[in-house]
Amino acid sequence: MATTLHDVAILAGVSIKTVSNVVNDYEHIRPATREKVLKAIAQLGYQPNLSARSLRSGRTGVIGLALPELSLSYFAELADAVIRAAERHHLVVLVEQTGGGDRAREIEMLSSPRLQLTDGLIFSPRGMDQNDAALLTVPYPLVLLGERIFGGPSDHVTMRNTEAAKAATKHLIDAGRRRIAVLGVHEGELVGSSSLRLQGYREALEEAGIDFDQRLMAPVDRWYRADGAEAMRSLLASGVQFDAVFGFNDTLALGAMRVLQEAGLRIPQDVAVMGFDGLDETKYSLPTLSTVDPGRDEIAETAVRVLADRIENRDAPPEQYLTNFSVVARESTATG
Amino acid sequence: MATTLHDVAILAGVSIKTVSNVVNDYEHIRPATREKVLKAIAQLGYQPNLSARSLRSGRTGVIGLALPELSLSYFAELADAVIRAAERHHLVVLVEQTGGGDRAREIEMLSSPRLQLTDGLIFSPRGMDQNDAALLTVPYPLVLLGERIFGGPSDHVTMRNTEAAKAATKHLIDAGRRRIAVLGVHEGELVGSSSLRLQGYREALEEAGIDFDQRLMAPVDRWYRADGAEAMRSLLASGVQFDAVFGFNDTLALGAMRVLQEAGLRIPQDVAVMGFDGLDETKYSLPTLSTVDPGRDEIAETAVRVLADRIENRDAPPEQYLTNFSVVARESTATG
DNA sequence: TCACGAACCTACAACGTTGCATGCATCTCG
DNA sequence: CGAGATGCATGCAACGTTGTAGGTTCGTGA
Repeated sequence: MATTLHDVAILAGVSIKTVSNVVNDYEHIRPATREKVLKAIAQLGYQPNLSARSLRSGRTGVIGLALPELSLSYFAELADAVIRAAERHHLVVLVEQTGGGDRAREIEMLSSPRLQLTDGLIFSPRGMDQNDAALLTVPYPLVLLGERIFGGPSDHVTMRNTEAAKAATKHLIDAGRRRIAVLGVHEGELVGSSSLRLQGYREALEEAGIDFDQRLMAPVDRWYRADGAEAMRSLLASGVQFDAVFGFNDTLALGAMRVLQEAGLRIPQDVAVMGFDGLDETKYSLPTLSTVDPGRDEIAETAVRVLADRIENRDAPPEQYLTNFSVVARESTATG
Repeated sequence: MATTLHDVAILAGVSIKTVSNVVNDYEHIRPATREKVLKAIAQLGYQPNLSARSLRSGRTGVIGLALPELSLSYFAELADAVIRAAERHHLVVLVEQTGGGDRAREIEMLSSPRLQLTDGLIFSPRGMDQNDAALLTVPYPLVLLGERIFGGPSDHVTMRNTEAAKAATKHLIDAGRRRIAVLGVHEGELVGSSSLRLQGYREALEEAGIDFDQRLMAPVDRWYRADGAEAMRSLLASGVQFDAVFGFNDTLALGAMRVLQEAGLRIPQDVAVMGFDGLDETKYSLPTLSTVDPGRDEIAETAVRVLADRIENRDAPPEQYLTNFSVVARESTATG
């Protein structure tokens, strides 16, 4: 049914291989021949069969993107950026969802036969952790995203969590705040976004000569909006005084804002609020939310570029890439 | 490098075809043989080469999903649902973004060679319109989503726009509102979400014996949050009286809510607000936003099922599928 | 004029899989 | 007990492409 090189070859009166050469921009082809072939291609509406090409060449031109769930804005925006970046590298993206932190499913996904269609994978884990680093030894190019696993066997693209959290905290301190509550602390965690960001927070306090107060820490397992709301409620109930809140992600901060407003507190006059992630949504909340932009486009572009390089050259040693962040000041931390 | 049927066959001491039969669950295989083969497969970690399989069988097990942009929550949530549904049908999803309503890009996408990797496409246009219906005649299975094109040559899954908008309007009327402003009107549009929803609005008014007032219509081209905000500003500036706002999507409604609150109006006491789309986010706004849930999971499941059927049987005539909606009442339209 | 290399084109053999036809052994039933 | 059916396994060919090697033509310099 679909036309093949063979059909084009017959129509153009050349060999199959010559048509293939034209399609692949081989240089030594007489202009007359090329034109003849191109005309036949146009006439028949020929499109190369990518399955056959893959079988022959071992490349599919497809990369996988495995992330928890697209319904979380952070991952949706990440996927958007990755797909755009992939397009610039002439790659298409097959998106897999691993669910909200299901470790077993993530591990299963890493050896899924579905990946056969793929030249490599960009993987953003949410359930696996540092102890699972060895499981990232897979027989295909892999680029790891996020802060759950460091020092694994694959390339890794991540943001400067500690520095960024430090800058965010400093932004609050510069706005005159001294009692800064923190949402999203994972108690006992040694590696991961939470502990890295907490470290940044502490460094900023220390530099400013502010004492760390354990009572300002709001532990939460998950980082959804409901968790931010709940953490804020218990913080308010505890009676501890604070003049600012630093949410370890935007979603936590937005959930907290809602509770603060319901409680009649004014943002930023009574409590300044700072998020983390640079979600699009933070531009539209009331008040608009100050946040840290982790450089999502840069993360996506880097991840795709590194993966594409890795597909070309599997032997190079794995590297870690850090992206640039920026503090975005908005209404929720405005002064005066 | 990767193991093939051939390797497994040698290890198991059977023919290649027998291994293939085991892999494909062919029924007439002696248990002993099957076991021998399975053991060899496990030992070698054999995974079928999907490119070769596709080449031979003409199926890739991949479906395409083309939508404007994942960074819009509506599409992110749709993609999430489609990927989940596809998984149930043993299909994986290749996501393509066509950008925010770029007609030329959408048309180009429909004949992109990238689709060669795909058994069919689920397509949600945003730039193409009714006049482009003929362009949907493509040589592969296609399922159309949305309300921009009706009566095209392909299967079509869409929601009951008019009925849903009518129900939403009735919900506001039942809450005692009579001056219901509308955000998102596309002037002069004959087919599309906007005109269908407007029609539902008018039907509800008529049934309730309320006169239609052109001054309550806020025309906007795009349906982003900023447009909702802008529309609301001009509505307020116009001085026209209203006690409710119906946003033709949630994003418009959320943008409008922000402006209303900045203007010191209370929701729902002064103005009730109703959205449309059932975005996750509407659960978390302040106040929570009443909306119409278009049955996203049902849309996704139907689209995937119809596409899968269409892949099996290309000759059946195209059909239109309508999903069930529900009105979700929340704080923004609460009474009393 | 001839030798030689470059430019251009082609034939052939894979890549790994599955559909089809076929072969052999075993079973079923009149 | 023979004929046909059934269960199980196999070999071959083909899906459409590209890498390799080789063939032909042409231009150039000796």
